[in-house]
Formats: sequence, structure tokens, C-alpha cells
Amino acid sequence: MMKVLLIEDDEAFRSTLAFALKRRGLAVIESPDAVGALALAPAGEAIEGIVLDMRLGGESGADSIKALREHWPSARLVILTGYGSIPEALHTMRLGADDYLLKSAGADQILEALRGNSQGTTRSAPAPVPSLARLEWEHIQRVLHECGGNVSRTAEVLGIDRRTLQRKLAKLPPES
Amino acid sequence: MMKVLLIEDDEAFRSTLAFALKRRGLAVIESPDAVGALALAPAGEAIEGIVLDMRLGGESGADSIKALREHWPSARLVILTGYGSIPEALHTMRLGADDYLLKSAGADQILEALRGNSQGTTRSAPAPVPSLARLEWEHIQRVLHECGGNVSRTAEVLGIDRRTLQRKLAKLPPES
DNA sequence: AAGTCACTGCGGCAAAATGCCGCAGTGGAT
DNA sequence: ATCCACTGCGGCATTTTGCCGCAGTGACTT
Repeated sequence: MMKVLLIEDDEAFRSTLAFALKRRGLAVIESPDAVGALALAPAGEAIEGIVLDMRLGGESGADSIKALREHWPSARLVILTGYGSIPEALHTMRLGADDYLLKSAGADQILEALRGNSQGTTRSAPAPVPSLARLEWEHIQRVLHECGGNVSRTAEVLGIDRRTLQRKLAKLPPES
Repeated sequence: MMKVLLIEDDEAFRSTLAFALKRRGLAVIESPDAVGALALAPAGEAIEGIVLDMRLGGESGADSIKALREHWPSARLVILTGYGSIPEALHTMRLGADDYLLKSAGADQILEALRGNSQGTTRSAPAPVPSLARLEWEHIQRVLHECGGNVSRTAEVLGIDRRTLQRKLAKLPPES
């Protein structure tokens, strides 16, 4: 039974993911922040995997990577982020992360990453080239989640009218 | 004088970049493909940096990474790609790349990457969160370039009407 | 308890964008 | 010369968007 640490401040998302991982046979220890996680699990405890959110309340997430790495040198360290970027992904890898996923990834993908099979996310995807509609939809979902579901704020950030956002959300997502 | 290898099949882009790097004091050896590059530069030659395009005509680019790594173990290996993704970036890093940049990056950024200062690309970028219009514009530019400027094909790939694409292109880009 | 404030969901309507024709021109290949 | 793919552009019906406004809700204050 693989024992993993789930560090994520969004409570709803955390418990959902924790449940999904547990039902897949993992022992999950939850924590809303990294410092708490370090205290929560004694150093001797055999943590095999860590899921770390990049945007914890005040902490930068990246700062936590090194500390977590030192604490559990042999654990798989998977970064989870709502709105990610390539430079940030590379940066975390250099800091010692083993993988870097978006929150839009499903529990299965996270599980694979924890087990070290990054192929699931890395596999032969030569050039999907998302359609414009697809790209737009994904971006909206990302920002929406990042704004905690606040439609007004999301619309403002995206630079579109609130009404328009609502209408877009009412429609079903583009299949691809 | 740093000697670098530029492997890129888009001739216009390659010569432009080569010129930009040369004027910055680098010795640039150009090649349209990886196998040619291996032949072009004798194994003894002290190559210090490699810039590798991910989408060479037939080759996958990723396949070339290992060969290039073996040939010049100590060279900085920087991946350049038109349309990149986070999983692909991580994959190339695991294969032995040192950095991964989009073609939209400027010569200065590429230079920094070759020198090992990935901070330039990785620096404090907390969350730009592009507007919808901005995101759309960038994606269009990327795909357009990838289609070699073919408007009809680009429109098809993006899933929009050709006329609409033309109209979008006629407008000036969103400032932010 | 009444009041304030930020959000949401929705209707309406003019303005703008889009899809979907078609047509002329151009440059390359046969 | 002929075919073919692409481009630029006009027109037009349809859809989408921006920009109001209004009512309802829940949290928080006075």
C-alpha cells in the first residue's frame, strides 16, 4: 500500500482527489500546506509519493520543493497546478520535482505519475494542435477554477463580458 | 568563442536565428537535420551548445536527442519548438535536454539558455493569465507558422472558417 | 431587523463577428 | 494551355457579443 502526501489548499479539490486516490488503493495523508505536511508526517515515516499544489495560499509552492525533497529523498514528487506554464514546469523539475501536471489531469493520470509512469502524460502525442474552440474552453476552465468559481472575476480576467462568459459556460464543451 | 550547432529545418527561421546568434558572438554551425549535424561536425570538435528544433521534416526531434547527447555529452542541449506542451517539455528533459523554449522566444533568451541561465525564461512569472483574445492570437500565430503560412490549412486545423481567419489576421493583435 | 454589498441568472437589443456561399487573380505543376 | 490549390474580398443570413437593466440570494454590518 503506497503511502502518499497530498498538499493542497483548496479543500474541496483536495478531499475529492484524496478520495479518488484512496479508492485506488493508496494511503493518503492530507495537508493544506507544506510546513504542516512536514510536521504531520514524522521523518521516519516511509512516504513514497508527494502531490504538491503550486499555488498554496501564501507559499510559493516552489519554495517547498527543496524542503520536501530533503525530508523524503526517495519519494516521488509530483507537482499539481491549476494554471501552469512550460518555464515553470522546467523550473520545478530542476528543483527536484519528478513530474508536473495540470489540475485538469484526472486521478488516473496523477496515480501514474506517482508510480513513475509519466508515459501516460508524455506518451506519443506528436501534435494534437487544439482547435480554437477547444483551446478557449480549456483556458476558461482553468481560469474559472483559479478564481474559485467566481464568474464575474473570471470574465474580467479573461477580458470578456460576464454575460458572454455565462453563455459560453452554458454551452457544452467542444468535443475536440 | 562559443561554438554551437543549430539544427532547424525551416530555412528562413534558421538563417535568421543563426545571424542573430552570430552577431552576439557565437560560432554557429547550421544543419537542417540531426543526422546531417552528426556528420557535419567531427566528433572531436568541441561543440558547447546545440539548438534543436522539435519538428524536423520527418524526424521526431525527440529521437535525435539521445544521439546528440552521446555525441557531445557536455554540450548544452536546448530544444526549440513552435507549438510546445508541458508533457513534451518534461519528456525532452528526461531524454537529456537542458532547456525547452518556444520559437516565440527571442535570440537573447536562446542565448541565455545556451549559457545555462534558464532564469531568463523561468524568472518570476507568477501568473500572467492571458486574456482570451491574447491567447487566441498567440495560438493562431503559432499554428499559422506551423502550417508554413498556409491560411486555408491553418483555418481547417483551428476549426474555423477560412474567411474568419483572414478577418482575424487583418486586425491588429491585442496589446495584451 | 433592516441595510449594504458582491454575485448570479436572465431578458432584450443594437452592433459586431461568423459561417457560407461565390468570383477573380496568381503561381506552380502537368 | 490546362488544371489545381491558394488567396483576397464581397455579400448576406445567422449567431454571438457587448451593454445595459432587474430580481433574487447569501454574507456581513449597523
